[in-house]
Amino acid sequence: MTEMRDMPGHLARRFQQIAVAVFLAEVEAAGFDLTPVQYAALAAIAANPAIDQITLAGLIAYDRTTITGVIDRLAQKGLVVRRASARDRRSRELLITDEGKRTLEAITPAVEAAQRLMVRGLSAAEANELVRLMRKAIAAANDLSRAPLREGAAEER
Amino acid sequence: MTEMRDMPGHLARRFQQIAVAVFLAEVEAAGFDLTPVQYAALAAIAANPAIDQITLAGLIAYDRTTITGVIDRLAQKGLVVRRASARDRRSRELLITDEGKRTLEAITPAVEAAQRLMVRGLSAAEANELVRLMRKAIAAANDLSRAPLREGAAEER
DNA sequence: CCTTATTGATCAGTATGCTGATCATCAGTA
DNA sequence: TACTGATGATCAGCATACTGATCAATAAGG
Repeated sequence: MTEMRDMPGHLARRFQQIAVAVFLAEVEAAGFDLTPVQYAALAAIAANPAIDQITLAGLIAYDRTTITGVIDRLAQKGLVVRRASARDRRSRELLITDEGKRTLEAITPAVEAAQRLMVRGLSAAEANELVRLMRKAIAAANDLSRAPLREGAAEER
Repeated sequence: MTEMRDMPGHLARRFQQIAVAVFLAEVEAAGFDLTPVQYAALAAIAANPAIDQITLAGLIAYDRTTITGVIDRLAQKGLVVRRASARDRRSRELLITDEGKRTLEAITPAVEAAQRLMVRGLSAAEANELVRLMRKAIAAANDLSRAPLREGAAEER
């Protein structure tokens, strides 16, 4: 493993680099301007109306300081709105707008195409195995990053 | 694959996030202050003395505009030096310093430990398979990113 | 030889990600 | 109730990555 080409860390960076490039290309070809990070946040807000930012960050494993800017840009594009919480005045509730819903629906085919394209060198069985192995490795190392995944109780497997 | 947890792109981001965190933690514990990107560049310069920045970028798949800042920081730490090329006055030759060599040697155990730690949830066979699948997927999609890998002729396999 | 295209390096601008700090607010306890 | 600690959000600062532009220098062509 002395060779760079065999180091998991190097390959992780490279695969992520390609994944982002493929995502952006497919989404732009479909006529949208949304990053992978913005898409994940938008989808999570759609699935969890009135979620607060910290809980959202846990759901998609973002750092809490990163989420602020992501939501800023989604709000500026008119896809989500921030609303003050009645229960806790520190907290902001996040809601998807009608335009956000339309965008999310319209963009989904491009997102799925990107997922296939980034593993186009693999057979379907190999792609499934790659997903399984990444999930397993990630699960065992979840707490090693500052932004671990925090699944909702209903989402356990 | 509608679920985020099964999307290769999401897993790629998450795995990379963990890989970086593990790398930084191991390297810091060993008493050094070097990012994964800086380490890869330093190792590539050590293996290819007097390499220019564009060729270096191709060897480790960095964007040409990213390499400038990375070399800036390596130079500021005294690990590499930039030297004007005699052949082509546009080009800068990169050389590792003695301190760079010492750092590279001393840091290697921590880097290798990090590689093992980021796949600690996998058996050795599974880790090898993950590396194989990532390499295969990356090879097939290499040209889809702005910073493709450009291997030297002697490094083909 | 001179024009044109290409190339190596850098820069401005934008978007993640992180460290560590701050501020307001809330919760638990003496 | 007053104090203490924890929490939600944001900010400043730094390091990747990328888009697109610029500039100097080289290469290729007629």
